[in-house]
Amino acid sequence: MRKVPESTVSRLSLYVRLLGELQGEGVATLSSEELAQRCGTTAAQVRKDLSFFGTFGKRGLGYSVPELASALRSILGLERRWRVALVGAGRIGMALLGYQDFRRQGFHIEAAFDADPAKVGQQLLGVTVQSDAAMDRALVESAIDIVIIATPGEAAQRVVDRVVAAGVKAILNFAPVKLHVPAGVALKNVNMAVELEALSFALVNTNRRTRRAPSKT
Amino acid sequence: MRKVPESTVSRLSLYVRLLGELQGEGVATLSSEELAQRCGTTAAQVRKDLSFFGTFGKRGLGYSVPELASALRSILGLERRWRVALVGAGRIGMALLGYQDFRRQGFHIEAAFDADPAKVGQQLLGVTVQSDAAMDRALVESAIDIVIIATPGEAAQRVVDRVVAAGVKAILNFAPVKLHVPAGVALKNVNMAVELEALSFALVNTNRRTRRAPSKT
DNA sequence: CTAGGTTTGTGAATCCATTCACAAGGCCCG
DNA sequence: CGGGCCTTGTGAATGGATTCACAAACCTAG
Repeated sequence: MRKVPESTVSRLSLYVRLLGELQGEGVATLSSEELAQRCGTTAAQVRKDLSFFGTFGKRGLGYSVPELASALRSILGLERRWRVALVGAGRIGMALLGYQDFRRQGFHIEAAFDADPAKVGQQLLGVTVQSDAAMDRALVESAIDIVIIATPGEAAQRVVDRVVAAGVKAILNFAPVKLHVPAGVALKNVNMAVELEALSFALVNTNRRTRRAPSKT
Repeated sequence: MRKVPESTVSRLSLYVRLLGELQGEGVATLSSEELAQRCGTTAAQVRKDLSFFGTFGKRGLGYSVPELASALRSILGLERRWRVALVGAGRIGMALLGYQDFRRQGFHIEAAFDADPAKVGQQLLGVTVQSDAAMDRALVESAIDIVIIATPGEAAQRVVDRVVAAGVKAILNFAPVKLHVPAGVALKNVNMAVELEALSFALVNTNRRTRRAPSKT
């Protein structure tokens, strides 16, 4: 298998989600063109993305919705149940803990940790926040696959080092810092501040171009 | 000014954040190499990024931390105060509303809306959740610059259309769907599900390569 | 069973971002 | 004041991802 671009993987997620909806609606078949339009890309891109993994369509006809959905779920590893742990039970952490959609996709948050003793013992949807000190052992014992970092920025790298030492191979980082992990550990970032600042940049730029009137007096 | 890649803008955000910290620590100067290492990129990349906007360093010496910080803040439009509204006051919405870091960066959430009457009237940090029906007028009257969409996926596109109609030019989307906006409106997505699924993909792939023992027994 | 109309799968071409490599510029020390 | 050392800024080269374009495959209808 050739090396798969990250952007392709992201798009596969979108495809899967759409296909799931269509499957619910009983749609039997769709073309790369339709799939592309509904996911905000091009037909050629869709076909190229899929071509990394095999051939799924019928020429002249398109793709079978249930078949493609199932194939993509398998490629992305979504048939499996993933054991997830959350580190940092602040506002974001607790919001994630309550976010039922993850569970529906097979990502089960099974443990949560926080360094603040006041947070320890809090409970949400069956998960009790444990002390930071308990983390290293618990990660191993619960065979955690994925750790979500939702700590303050200062604490994040230290947590990551411990998480990696515990053998975890995938980390999702919400802290607004760039983290370093050894090769073989997958790291993804969700950085809301970066996105907001990109919007800010876009606003000051398009204003310059479109010369909009100042918003008030 | 040449066209600036989006990836450059994202990195500028990281640079600004780091420079702010260094400025707090009283660091006077740093090289592209140092900046690069601390932000997980390369020196050449840093210099290329900056070169889109002008020349900020002194050869042989590096960059003045306060000067570069200030220049980048200006480029990103972070000196300005942005008026932000939140649509959808569920778990994620409320978490964002409570997230003080945004305000510190100049992004002030000044209004919140939700279609659920039970949510209307809830209050957090001085912002009261208003009814969905009040949104269209309030966006205009409060001169909102940026709208954060934190609704369920099904509702998101309809909300976006109304937001665009109200003249808002920048949208940050947390709903797990691909949204369509007309040209001239900036749209950024934060899609946690996509990132999690990318991790899932990485796990099933590296497992195949590294042939790790099954996690139990 | 053949012709016409579709749509896929994929090399080739294009476009865009990153990396390289080096001349130009600036500081420091003697 | 001049030589050595360091770091920037930037064209050129590289490397990846996207788009193009078309042959191959499949369906339907007659």
